[in-house]
Amino acid sequence: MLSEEDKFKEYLESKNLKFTPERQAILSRVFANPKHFEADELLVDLRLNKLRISKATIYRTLSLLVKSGLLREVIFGERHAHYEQVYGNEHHDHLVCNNCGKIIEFIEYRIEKLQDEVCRKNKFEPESHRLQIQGLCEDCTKKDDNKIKKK
Amino acid sequence: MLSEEDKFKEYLESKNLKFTPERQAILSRVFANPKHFEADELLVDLRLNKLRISKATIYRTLSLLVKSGLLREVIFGERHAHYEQVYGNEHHDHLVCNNCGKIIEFIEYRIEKLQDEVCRKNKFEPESHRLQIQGLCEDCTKKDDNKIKKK
DNA sequence: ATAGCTGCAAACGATTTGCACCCGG
DNA sequence: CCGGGTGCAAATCGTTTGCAGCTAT
Repeated sequence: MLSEEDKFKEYLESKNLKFTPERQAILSRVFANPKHFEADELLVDLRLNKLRISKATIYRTLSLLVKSGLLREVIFGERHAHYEQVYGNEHHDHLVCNNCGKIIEFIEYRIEKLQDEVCRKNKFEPESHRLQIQGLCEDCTKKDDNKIKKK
Repeated sequence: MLSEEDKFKEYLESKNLKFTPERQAILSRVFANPKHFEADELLVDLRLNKLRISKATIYRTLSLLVKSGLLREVIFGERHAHYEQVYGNEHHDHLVCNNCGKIIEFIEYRIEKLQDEVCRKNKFEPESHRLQIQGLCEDCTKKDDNKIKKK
């Protein structure tokens, strides 16, 4: 399998776009540790690593990373996007704790299979899907009588 | 089963809130025809029915309708919310066409059951979930060679 | 009477864009 | 060399809020 960088270069070339130092820096920080993140967190992470890149460029590059298939947007229901790596990772879905915000990933092939079946029945050609279950994680179920704190 | 209006009144009373003409008007238009809509469309629909209600009030009321369990937010991945009725409707999920925007609803109990199983395995207490599959609907698959038009 | 409402306009917050200058291929 | 890239600041756009004057209960 190609490295993330090669995969990205491949995409950029195919679109006649350039592999700039800014894009290189963003790519490397995004793949430095595998975790969900949002645009602002990436900005902070870059700053911590002495990389001053403008917000505009961050947004423009994230969009390219999504188009190239290296990232995907996840966890909506807030008014800003979250991202996670896709390249080289198995597809998974999310349990999102409404109290502490914890995110548990899970893989369930039988659900995927049923989704395919639904698509077939509706003659629908799937490209991607997104399943998330909101609720309370184990820890938060225990302190259930606490008020739900809004982040 | 209570009417939507009674259900809403019940909720408002329980929270010491008032059933105003504006809230009544919004409620009735929202339940006038069962379809997905967004805040702006509701505003237009109200205007067409000679009901001048400010955007602020619309947003405030939609939020109450969601809290009262009469509506839910669906179809994210855009930067604005869509709503649909829940009260009296069976839970369902969505196929969203990336080309024409058409939305097909489906109900698949086996998926719901597997979700419960996933939650049990993770000791997670589910409150709600959201599943959507993006892709191309039957019609758009046929004219597949057309460029994807961005709305 | 008095919480709670409403409309208006200003504030917000994430994201996008216009622009003048810069640089990778 | 030149088409695409970058930072900056201003612009968008859906949504939220402060405020002053209303109104349901």
